[in-house]
Amino acid sequence: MPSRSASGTGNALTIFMNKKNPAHAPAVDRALDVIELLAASERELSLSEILAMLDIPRQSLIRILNTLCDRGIVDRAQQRGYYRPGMKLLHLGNSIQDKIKLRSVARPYMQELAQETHKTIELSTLDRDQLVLIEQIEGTEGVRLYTRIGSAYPYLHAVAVGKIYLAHMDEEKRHKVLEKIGLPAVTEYTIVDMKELEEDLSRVRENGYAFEDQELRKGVRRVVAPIYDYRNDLAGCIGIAATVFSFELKDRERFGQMVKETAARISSGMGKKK
Amino acid sequence: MPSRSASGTGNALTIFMNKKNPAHAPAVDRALDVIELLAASERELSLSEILAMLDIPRQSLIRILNTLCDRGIVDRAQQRGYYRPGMKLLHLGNSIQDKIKLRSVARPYMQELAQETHKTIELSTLDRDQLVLIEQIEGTEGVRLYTRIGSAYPYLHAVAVGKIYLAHMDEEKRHKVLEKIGLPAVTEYTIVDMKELEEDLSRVRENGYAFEDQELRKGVRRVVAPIYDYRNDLAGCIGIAATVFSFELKDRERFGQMVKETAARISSGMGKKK
DNA sequence: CGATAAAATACCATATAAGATATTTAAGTA
DNA sequence: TACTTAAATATCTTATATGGTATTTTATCG
Repeated sequence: MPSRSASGTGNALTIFMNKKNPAHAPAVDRALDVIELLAASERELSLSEILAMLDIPRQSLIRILNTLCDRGIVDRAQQRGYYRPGMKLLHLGNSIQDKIKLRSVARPYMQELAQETHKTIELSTLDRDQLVLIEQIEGTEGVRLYTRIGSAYPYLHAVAVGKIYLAHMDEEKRHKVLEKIGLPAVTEYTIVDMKELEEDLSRVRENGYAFEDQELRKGVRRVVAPIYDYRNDLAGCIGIAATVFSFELKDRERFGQMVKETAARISSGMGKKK
Repeated sequence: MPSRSASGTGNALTIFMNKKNPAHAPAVDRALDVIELLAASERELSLSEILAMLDIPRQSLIRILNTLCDRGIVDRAQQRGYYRPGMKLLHLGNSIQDKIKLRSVARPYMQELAQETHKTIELSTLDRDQLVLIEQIEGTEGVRLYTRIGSAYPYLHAVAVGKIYLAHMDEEKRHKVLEKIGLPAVTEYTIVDMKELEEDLSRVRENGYAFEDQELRKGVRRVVAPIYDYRNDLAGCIGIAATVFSFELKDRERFGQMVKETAARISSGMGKKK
């Protein structure tokens, strides 16, 4: 995944909804800025660093940090004046009911698939027009192919998971979504032609799985299959990802069948009726 | 775990630090109240329900909800006027660096232990005087012994993990901590006598693992061993938990050795030098 | 150990966000 | 289609949280 969204937290539309929404609570917006900043940062940040990056008046920032620290959202680090994300976030993050259900149902199957293939196994879903990685089991290759759990990604056309979702939308919705983001070339392999994409989507529907060949990141391939819930709604996707060295083109169909098979079993686990 | 803390989010001290801290940002406190309320609730909540539970003026609440929704922290549900935790929380929850490191290092070993024992395997740590469950692999018994990942628990004396931490503290700190919370009887088996507890802690130091016999919940036993990081600091604990039916007293030593063994390997993975 | 720099606390005037009131929109029901 | 209920938006005044400025605390370094 390209570094520009690697920080992950970024909603693609954040750029547009610039500040100062009259129907907002400004202090809360600021607090969220602080939290996201700390979450995105690899290391702990000092008061003055935060101050420099966010243009919040010193006194207000201190008040916000006090609040967040007392609530466990943010932690004061060893060194006085340094801050980092707090454990409470872990707890809150684990309260997203339905996604968590998918995760717990899927995990054992993912584990199995990982042991069979020795590849990276990914569980993803769509949330507010963004693809989100819910769970991941890293393969033996040691390459981290995706960003961290929870990161969102807006370019549906460049990812196998996105193709699954696009293939499931009715035409109207699909066009609306694609118009909003366009078909930017993430790599030189990304599909940037609408007709070509539609053809690919037909193939997805035919095969029952989606294939992604270095379209998101050079050197990385993926196959992904849809998971359905008890009402036969698309609940998420499970996929196999690997570098071109261990995932050759001839493996495509074989891996495709494997994810399909696994996805079907997870769907059963989610209560899908046959 | 008794239901009073099952909602989990509750810092044991929340009761005391009642509202209106002058050094706080009130709007942020309110927003956090909303988030925690939604996170603790099983189902989606309507505006008026939140209103009733939190005594925030209607207009202010709407502003806060608007902010949280636009930021992805909260989601508007299908039904207009209903709210639930948003996916952004998942992402933020996965940004707690060091804990996440422990988790990713430990996971494969936990998996192994789970396959060997068919019991529930738990990874926990101490954070701000509270025990926190970081990761869990549910055993075949299907009984959920602990609350969800991220929940915090203050009664160190009633849990094997807590005993590990108590055993590692110097006397002064230990007394301070225990005084603060006391030795309340969580079940009829909970150790409520100081001398008895100290004896148990000595045993923990001797054995290298802690044992918990229905002290937190009737019918449940645990063995837990400490994990150390590269500076030989206590980084967390791994444990086996099961009901008395599948975890008999005669299994204690055998399971104890197993967690010790696994904990040692995780410690190596965390960079502990021998 | 004294000097320096940064964080945390304290105080207070004022800009501003909060909250009461009223209006519009939406959903559910008869 | 009209009726009912609740949510969302809009408007405006005042209380209040904000953000200056100054002070105290804490840590670091020569």
